[in-house]
Amino acid sequence: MTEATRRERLRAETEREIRQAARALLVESGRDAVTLRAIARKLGITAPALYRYYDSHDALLRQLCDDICDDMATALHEDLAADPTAKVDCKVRTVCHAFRRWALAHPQEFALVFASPRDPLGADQFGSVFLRLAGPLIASNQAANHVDAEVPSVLHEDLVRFQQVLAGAVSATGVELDGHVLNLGKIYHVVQSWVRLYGHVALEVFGRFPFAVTNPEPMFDSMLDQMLMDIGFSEAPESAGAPESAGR
Amino acid sequence: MTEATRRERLRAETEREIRQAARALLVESGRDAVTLRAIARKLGITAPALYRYYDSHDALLRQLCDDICDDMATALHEDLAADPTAKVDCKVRTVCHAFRRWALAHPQEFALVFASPRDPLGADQFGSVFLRLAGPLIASNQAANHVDAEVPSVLHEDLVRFQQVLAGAVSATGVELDGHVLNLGKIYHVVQSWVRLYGHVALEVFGRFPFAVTNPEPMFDSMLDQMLMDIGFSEAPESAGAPESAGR
DNA sequence: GAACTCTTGTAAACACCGTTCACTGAAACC
DNA sequence: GGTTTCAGTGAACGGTGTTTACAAGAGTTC
Repeated sequence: MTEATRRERLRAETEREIRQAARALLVESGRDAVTLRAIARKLGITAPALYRYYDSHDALLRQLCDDICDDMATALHEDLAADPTAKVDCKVRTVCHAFRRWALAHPQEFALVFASPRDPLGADQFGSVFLRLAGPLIASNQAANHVDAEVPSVLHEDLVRFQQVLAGAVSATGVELDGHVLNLGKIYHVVQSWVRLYGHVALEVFGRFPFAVTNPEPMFDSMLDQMLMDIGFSEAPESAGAPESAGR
Repeated sequence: MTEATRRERLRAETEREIRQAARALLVESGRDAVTLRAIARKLGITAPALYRYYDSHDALLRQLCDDICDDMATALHEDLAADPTAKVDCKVRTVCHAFRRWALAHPQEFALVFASPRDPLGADQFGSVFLRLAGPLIASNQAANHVDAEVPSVLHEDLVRFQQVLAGAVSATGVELDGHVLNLGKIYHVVQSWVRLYGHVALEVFGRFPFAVTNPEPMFDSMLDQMLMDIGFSEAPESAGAPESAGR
């Protein structure tokens, strides 16, 4: 079984240490501190040795991005697995909260993976991670009644492609859905939800709300309530910042 | 009148050239290319000379951020001034489109100003620039009927502060509004709109939609329509990607 | 066991970076 | 005319990514 030779084991161990050191530097001191020489220093080796493991500084950062996304995926899955019997709308709420919590707890990672314009770093990793989880949940909501006609026809082609991705993610979980439930209108709302969710989380992580928000959580909850209503889940159940009686 | 001495004029001119060179480097080759030595090279001087103008590389980047925001503000104002007689909902639409267009045309600038976690760079410059323009427009919509009760009470305090900022921006334009129109419910929807607008634009600029979008414009238009409806503007007038009749 | 290759590391060097410091020379001031 | 002010220089320091030539151990082959 363990056909890894001694050399292979050592190499794997060193690579693990490299990733670990890079991650620690990122978390402690930000992106600019993730230096080949700093990593090498942590391992007690010299910088050029790292070229035996990665082609360039850039390649190492790319690997770091992948690791980060894997970690986030794990975190989201764990939060979701905590209550497997929950109703689907609760699950959506859970995974949205989990995304926000993870981002706030890992601002440097979030910034690294997300915010570099169009370069190969990150591509769309967060979107993929999150939507492969939340997308099927949202889309599987039998109650919602969005129809394809709401969607601008120009978008049909793109959405159909995304529909296939989501369908794959759904069937990977073992659940079976007929194509009727996973219609284009719903897919479209999944994307719209991602826009709002990402907008809020990015603004919060980067501290870029247009005014000082002393406690952004109720704002997030409120946005989430609205979002869930918009995508066809019934009236929001649990609500943190309870609004005082309706009326208009 | 021209009490600027010869030396002062030369200094001002050099500083202008520094900013110009920095901006050119950013646009051509990205944030990492904006180095003191590269700037100095463009001006035909040596790097230490730049310390006569800026305390550090960081201070220079901060100045660059300010310049960028000023430019964006100018661009938005110009787009809005093109049709001063337009109805308020058209103006909102115009300024939202202008924000997207500017961001897409200046991805490096957008990334620099926006995407650095919490550091003093940028603070919330884009939000300020945009919302000082669009906020009053949205908030001045007499037709909308949001009430404070919709807003989670925890947010009242923060929103009141933002309300004052917007009120200041409104009165700066000469228009008079009674407090009734600029109520908290509307302020809240202004913020929610900013979340969606920013979410879409950032995802598009950074190329981070969860699937390949061949033409994001109709998606933006569609989001904008929905957003304007949500904040109480009547049915969207102009609509790019006409949906084919209702039915399912 | 000797000879060989393959792999992992080193040391030195290159070009670049931000920053500091002692300095020059010209403009501005009295 | 003498003095001060100040933009700009050149050299230096410690940092960076990357390349190159080289050493030394691990694994393999005969």
